[in-house]
Amino acid sequence: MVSIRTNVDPRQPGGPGRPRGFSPEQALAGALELFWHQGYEATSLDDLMRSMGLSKSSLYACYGSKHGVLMAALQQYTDDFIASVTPLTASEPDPLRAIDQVLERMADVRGGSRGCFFINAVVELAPHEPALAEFARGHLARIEALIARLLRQSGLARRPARERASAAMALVMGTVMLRKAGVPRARLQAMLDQVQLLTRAPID
Amino acid sequence: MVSIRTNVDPRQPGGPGRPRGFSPEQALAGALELFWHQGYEATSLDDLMRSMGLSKSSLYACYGSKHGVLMAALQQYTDDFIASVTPLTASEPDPLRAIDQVLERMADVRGGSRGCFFINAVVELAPHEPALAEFARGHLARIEALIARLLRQSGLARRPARERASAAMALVMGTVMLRKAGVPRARLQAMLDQVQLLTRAPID
DNA sequence: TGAATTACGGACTGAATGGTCCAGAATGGC
DNA sequence: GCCATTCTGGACCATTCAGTCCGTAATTCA
Repeated sequence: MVSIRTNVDPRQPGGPGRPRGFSPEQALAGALELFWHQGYEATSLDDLMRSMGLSKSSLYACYGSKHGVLMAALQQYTDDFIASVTPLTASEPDPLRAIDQVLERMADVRGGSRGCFFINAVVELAPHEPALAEFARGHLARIEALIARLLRQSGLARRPARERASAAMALVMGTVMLRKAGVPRARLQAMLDQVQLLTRAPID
Repeated sequence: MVSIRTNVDPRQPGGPGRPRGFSPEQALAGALELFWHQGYEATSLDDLMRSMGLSKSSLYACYGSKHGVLMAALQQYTDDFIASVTPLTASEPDPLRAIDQVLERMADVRGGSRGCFFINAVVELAPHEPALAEFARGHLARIEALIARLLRQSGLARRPARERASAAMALVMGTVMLRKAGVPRARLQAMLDQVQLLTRAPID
């Protein structure tokens, strides 16, 4: 699992010196909001400072750069997603229904036309940033593995399970992108319903 | 069909005045290349002038703005795609195999990690630009209709045909995005192979 | 050839960019 | 209370941004 280094915790809480006047996580939430809406390039440092409630020097001391803020926000976003989706796999006894819930959560991404922050970041930046691309592949692999495991629990062999899991994920991500073009909710739902052809088809 | 207005042809070829020293289409091809690689915001006017081989005043006289260049490039890109994919539906007698070819062409998008210019533009700009979003929906609808028609030709009823066509398109677009994260070719192909579950499944 | 029209290069603009730096304030340990 | 340490606001920086404008060159038509 690829992690991202920042100076979010550069000192001991009991150490000397003036303590931080802000919560790094909370500031990151503000940055996430902005990056999510506007994208990376379209977001200026002034916007960022305002939405994070930080002065420029605090921002740089904590995150190193505008890019560092983005990576930290991305880390927080993906961690939150995994954390929110993992318990679903335990609470739902039917593995196929558990998959439905996981995919539904992926597809939803808290409504609106801003789509999914992870996807946005990959599309805008991954081709030029190997580190971000590698991080993204790690996140994708975790989701794939989670779905594939559920598919195997439902009785599917190892072989088609992984491929079908990936395909289901790709389908959902496709619909997330279509939402950004304003495709109506009902049409998106109709596409998402077709995922069952992937998860429930016999091996033929 | 939504179209995009520019001054690409502001005069008659036989009219008075000095004729253009460049081909608007060829210049647009240079712009497309750059936007495709870097995205809209990350591309500066200087980059653009260089890759289009145009001076700033010629660029503005012809396309109105940086944004005008993007829209014209997008129009050309989508037109090219439709033009390249339409004949496939006529030359291949088996409609299901025709769909395979259309989707393959969508998924390929001339290799590399830059993905699909249309998708890139939608993800980066559509949420903030209703005109672009509307144009995008029009393009998507054309592709959907094309695939759905082939599905009906293969004997599928109208009802599931459209939904399955949309879902297949979404799946392919999802894999295009995954390519930007550097997911290996073989994995992408394995996902794309699953499309057949959508196009060839019985109505159940 | 002269008039009308258009294309073009490049100087110019004001604003905004990401990032650095420093002086002073705040804090904890002793 | 004093010192070391750290935080923070804002001044400052060179660069770059998208876009405007004008003088000149090129071309066609009459």
